[in-house]
Amino acid sequence: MTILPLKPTPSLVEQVCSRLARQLRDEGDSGDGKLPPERLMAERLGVSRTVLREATKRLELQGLLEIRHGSGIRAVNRLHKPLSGSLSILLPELPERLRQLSEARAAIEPEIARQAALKAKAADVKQLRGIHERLLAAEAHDEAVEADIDFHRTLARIAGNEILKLMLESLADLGRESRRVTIGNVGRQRAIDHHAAILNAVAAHDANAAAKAMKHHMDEAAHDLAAKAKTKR
Amino acid sequence: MTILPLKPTPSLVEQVCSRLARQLRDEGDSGDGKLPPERLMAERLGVSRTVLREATKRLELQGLLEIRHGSGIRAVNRLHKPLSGSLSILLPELPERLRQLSEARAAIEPEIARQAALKAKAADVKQLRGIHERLLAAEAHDEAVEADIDFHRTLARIAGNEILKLMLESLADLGRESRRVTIGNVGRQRAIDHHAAILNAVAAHDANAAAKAMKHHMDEAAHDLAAKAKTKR
DNA sequence: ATTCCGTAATTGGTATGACCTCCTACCAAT
DNA sequence: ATTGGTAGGAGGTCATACCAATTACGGAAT
Repeated sequence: MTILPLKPTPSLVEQVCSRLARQLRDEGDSGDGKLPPERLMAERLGVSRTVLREATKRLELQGLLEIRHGSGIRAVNRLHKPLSGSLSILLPELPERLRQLSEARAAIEPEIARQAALKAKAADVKQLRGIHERLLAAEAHDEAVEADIDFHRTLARIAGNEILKLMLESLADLGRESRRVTIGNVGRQRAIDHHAAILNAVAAHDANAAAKAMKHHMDEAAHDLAAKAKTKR
Repeated sequence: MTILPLKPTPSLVEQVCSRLARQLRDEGDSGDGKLPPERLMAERLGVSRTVLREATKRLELQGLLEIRHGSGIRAVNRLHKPLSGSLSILLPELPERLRQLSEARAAIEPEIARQAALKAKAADVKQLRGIHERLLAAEAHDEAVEADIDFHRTLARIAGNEILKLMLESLADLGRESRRVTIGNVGRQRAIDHHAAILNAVAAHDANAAAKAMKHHMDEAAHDLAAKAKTKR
């Protein structure tokens, strides 16, 4: 006879995790997203505070919760860069990591641009234009960087693929440093030109042109990065 | 006078996390990877067992550790799909998720193939051939699926980009279902042809051809998937 | 001597309760 | 109205005890 599989009892922490996660997803954005204090939640769930804490810690790592000392626990709608933690462990430090980073971005950004071109509504194009204006008008370095990040993030939203968007967010978190280089005094004008080309392609719903323009943007950024690394040496 | 910002102290859990992570990374695969029991580790680090536990739990989630009740804690080399947890929460269920999934794979797989073609050594090509043979010889459905997954995973290793590899692993975890479709009785011969084309391009170090072949592979898989979804309806 | 089984030791899992640190809001003094 | 202090709430850490799963060891049966 074949023996019964006999459910492998999930640990309490896992049970609490999945239950909270499900509840969070179902609840959605209704309410302020504030959760009861740990002690109360633990009591309601019928587990110790220890378990409840390990569960919330885990959900925080996955980007579902935001735990702030002194304040409390809040649900946060958008997932947070689940890759960045693993990556900072995986790759020792800067030189090689930046190279792989730009390679990864070069893979997904063109696809995002392509999908965005296919799906962009008039309002989306308008929003992109607004962000582009901000880049043109930016005086401080940081403003330009933020506008650049916003541009890419918005494209990801328009593309309507949560997975690609999540990946991009994860990479952007690690990539601010490299972008500081790209948008530097040297490359800023080029970045503006590239963005304009992408913008036009998206506005025209020309998917191939958008992907190509974005690819070009990525390649030049990678080139600048390599050059920078060389002069540094 | 301007007041100094005074660095924000990272929490104890974070400190323990990064310290353990660094030590694990430095140690590498030397030794059996077995760690001291929780109580001992906590004492050595000078923290409570609670903190030590929250830290190990976190590292386990990131795939650096394996915690087994009664046995102990062991280091495990390969990181685990940090995306899958977030995604299963993020996207309710199958139909739309599979579409986004194949879109994401279509973005990164060609880039992996491209890099693999550039960097493949003779031994790498040989290994790929071996895996391809397994796909040809596979009789059971599961064997074919596993060989397919292995093919892509090996390409990722050859490409030498940890970030892309990590992303692929994350997606593959969620994609077994869709691949069961792709490698089904219908698409199996095509999958073999595609793999052969990719293999040849990699062996010839023809990056563009490899990327193109992989793109084609992805597009057809997506097409099959869409067709399957339609008949299901 | 080998195999099998039960018991004990090891080790992670959970539960409490206490104390510390940080954040917020409220209130009083200026 | 602004400033500064103060009390309560809430997460962070700790120490201890007990529960549960796994492994290791030793004795009994073969």
